[in-house]
Amino acid sequence: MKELNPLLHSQLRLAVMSILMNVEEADFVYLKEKTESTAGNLSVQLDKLLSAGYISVEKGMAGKRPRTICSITPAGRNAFEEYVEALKSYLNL
Amino acid sequence: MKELNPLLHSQLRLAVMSILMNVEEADFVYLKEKTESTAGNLSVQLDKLLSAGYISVEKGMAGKRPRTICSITPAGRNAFEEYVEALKSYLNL
DNA sequence: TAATTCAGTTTATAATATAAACCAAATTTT
DNA sequence: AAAATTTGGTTTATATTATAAACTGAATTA
Repeated sequence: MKELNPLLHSQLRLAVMSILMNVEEADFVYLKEKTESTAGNLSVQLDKLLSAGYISVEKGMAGKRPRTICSITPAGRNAFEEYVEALKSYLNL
Repeated sequence: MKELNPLLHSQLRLAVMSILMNVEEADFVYLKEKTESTAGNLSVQLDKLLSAGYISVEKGMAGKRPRTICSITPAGRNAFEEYVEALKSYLNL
């Protein structure tokens, strides 16, 4: 049986990647709302995806407030697609 | 976003359930080989699936050696199918 | 100016997965 | 016929992971 990339096999990280697969970019607040996660958890998981090179993170300012914008990288896209293929073999799809 | 049943969202438990979805029954040794897991890990995860009521486990003898036979329960089948539906919403399938 | 909110990060804790160590019975080796 | 090895597991300890709680610094409101 194929291995399931443990970095992607996590509900929150998978949710983030799933969102980022479908949009150009998404900011911290949006991801937090969509995934219904706490800020702390999201922050940690984004760091892991960043360290893996699966997403890129731009920390800037929107007016006077901080704004963190995330987007998926080609490596992330690739990993996600491989993960989906591997999962299919478990799900009978 | 839908919740992913944490009992099924684990590589080894999912692998076991995936196998049991497709066969009448499977014994410990077979599951261990197919999933390439250690006996200890498999034993622990089978216990969890048993406690959840997702599988049934019959401990008997095959000739002179112990033999543990597992099969999926209706509740397990149900949970697996719901898990697959939930996952689909993450994977764009 | 003191309390509140916003957008996060850091750190501590709880939960989980995994392997190492163990056990009893059967089998093989010397 | 002991002694060592294998088989089919279980129990327990450890490493990893996920999660929330506590914190920070700047902006906003009361």
